[in-house]
Amino acid sequence: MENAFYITTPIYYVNAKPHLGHAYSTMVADSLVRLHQLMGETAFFVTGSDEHGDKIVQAAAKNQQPPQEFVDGISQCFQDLWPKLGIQNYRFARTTSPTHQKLVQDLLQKVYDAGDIYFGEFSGHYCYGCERFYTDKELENGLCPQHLTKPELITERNYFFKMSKYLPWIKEYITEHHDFIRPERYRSEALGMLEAGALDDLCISRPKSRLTWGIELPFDRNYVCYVWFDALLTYISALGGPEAQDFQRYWPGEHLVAKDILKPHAVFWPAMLKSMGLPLYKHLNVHGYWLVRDTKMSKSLGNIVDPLAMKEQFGNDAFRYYLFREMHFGSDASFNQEAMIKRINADLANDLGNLFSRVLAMNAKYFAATVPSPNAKLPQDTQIIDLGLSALDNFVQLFRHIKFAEALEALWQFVRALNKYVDSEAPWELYKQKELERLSTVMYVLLACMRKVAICLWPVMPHASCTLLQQLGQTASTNTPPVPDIRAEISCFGGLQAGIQIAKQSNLFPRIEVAKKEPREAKVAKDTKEAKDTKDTKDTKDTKEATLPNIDIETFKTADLRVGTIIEASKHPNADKILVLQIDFGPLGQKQILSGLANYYAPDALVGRQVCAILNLKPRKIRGLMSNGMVLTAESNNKVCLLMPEKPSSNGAHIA
RNA sequence: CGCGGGGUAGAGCAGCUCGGUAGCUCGUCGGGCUCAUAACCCGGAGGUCGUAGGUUCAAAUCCUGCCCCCGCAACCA
Repeated sequence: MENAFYITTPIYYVNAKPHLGHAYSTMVADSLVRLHQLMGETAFFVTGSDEHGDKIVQAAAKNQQPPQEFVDGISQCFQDLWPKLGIQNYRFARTTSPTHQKLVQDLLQKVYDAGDIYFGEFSGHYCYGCERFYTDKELENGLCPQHLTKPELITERNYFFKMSKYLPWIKEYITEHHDFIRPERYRSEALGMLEAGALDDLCISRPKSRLTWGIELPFDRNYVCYVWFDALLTYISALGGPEAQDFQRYWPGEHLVAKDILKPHAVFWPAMLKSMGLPLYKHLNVHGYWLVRDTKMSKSLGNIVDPLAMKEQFGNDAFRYYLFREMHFGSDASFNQEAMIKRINADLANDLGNLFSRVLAMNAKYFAATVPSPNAKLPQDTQIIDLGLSALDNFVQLFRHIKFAEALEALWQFVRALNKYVDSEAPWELYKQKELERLSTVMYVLLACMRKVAICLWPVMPHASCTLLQQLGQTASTNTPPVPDIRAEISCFGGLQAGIQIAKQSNLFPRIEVAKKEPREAKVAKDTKEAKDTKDTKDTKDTKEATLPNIDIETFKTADLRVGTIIEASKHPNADKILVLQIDFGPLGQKQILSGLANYYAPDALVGRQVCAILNLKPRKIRGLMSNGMVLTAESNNKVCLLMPEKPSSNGAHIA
């Protein structure tokens, strides 16, 4: 069937709970599916969970659960999340499902029979603590970076996929097909990987002595499948396998990934497909990261953005809109609430929401909330209509070519033009002058244009789209496209039936008022629970700093805070951001403290300075060197500065 | 060291493929309107396009060198 659209998100690795990045990928897949439905195609996407491997076993052990129970739990978190984010039209695939496991074995056997898998030897530095191999580059002074022990050089026999055989072909394919990997930057990066010649055959197995949590190789029961032939094949097993009807219908499809898994999708997967004799996917669509405070989101930094919290605070549609509008697909983008509020107010409240509000209110007053019949059009009417039709066309073209921010910008040019049209035609003036014939035309043009805008919004903001369409007297639902084919809407004006009853008012996107300064009492009334709630998602604004619960003086006194003088400062040999400080604490002697100051201070500039430090922190090793305390700093505007006594003090002086 | 991305108005970004008027949103200043959600509409101010060269009639755009930032990458104790 020709009009079928299929896309996949990554099969998320379930060693942790879902965050903004997962949500973004999945929302993008959802919206692309919706767009294609809007173009009259049958469309759906696959998402799921990748549940095998070392890390899962480790995470499960840490949680004191058997692997299956552990992955059931996390996988459920993902499955539960999507409906809450307005996501639908998908199939959820699990790598632990029996059908998937069966298919993996069938296809592995096929590749094995074709002679593309061989049994080979592999030797490397193995750390028993980590239960993994390290490359020379990863080792620090020949030691495991985690355990600081010397890894053992062991030799292991494993199964390898003859990927190198396909590399020249892949390179040629990518070179010749310019939008196979898109945007362009990732195509160059993929070509760079292939250029480097660093790629070899792919190790696809693990001996059961080392890992049992995986799919058994069909040709050797002593081994399980490792990662690639397991996870990537989900894209096919979710369709029921190469023989299935869905596969005939939907494959080849599209893939959607974040930049971290470019290599497996750009190189490994095409090689595997080629070897299995299956057609290549159509496009690999690669997006960037959402950064928080200009750095990557990570658990250790505690800056994970929880999508559900955003939904609850701002509404799912507004949240989605912000994500689509803010990120230029492919580049990294910064997530911050202040920008989100600005964006929501400017675009959704002031431009779109207010347009609906003012037009519906006028129409209620002038025509008792029924759609008037248009009369002869003036040049300015034709102009706005033409502008609208080309905006719609641009929107659809840009959106399907994954330029979401640009697509929305194109649509908003139309929204702003409609506001301008209201001003220049001044319906209130026509009403006063009793020019009802002209007034009818103006109001009809506005309402009909607004309907088209609302239709376009369906892929991005399904609920808002429905509500707006219902206000315009249309039937609409979040899971069925509002029109059979949007291209019919682009080709001609109209589509709104005169005489029907529509809403008297609209207030879909109220402005978010940002309290400049909270009244003191209200702030005090906020208990620590709320501080905790907002902690994960708050931005860097000082005004929204979370407060910590009170502690008593005795607790404070348990910290051994002292003044000391820096005797020596040098860069950490193995860490760019860290300085190694030797600090004199007088009667307490000299101590080595490591601090992440390298970006802010030159080592030489620090020698002789007095600093404040806490000494009774548990000593910790950082990249191989011991740190016996922590230097106190103040952080503002992403800059760090040292705290020092206002007057020179004796080394070892107490701080209280 | 390497590979990749980036440096354009106070902030955030587009434009670069294919050289020819420096563009968008927010902010800011002034004006208009009164239908609307203190919103909307119009106008102004504000930019050596990181830097030094080169090619060209013409460079943000192409070429070369350099500086700075970020990611790949288990480092802000």
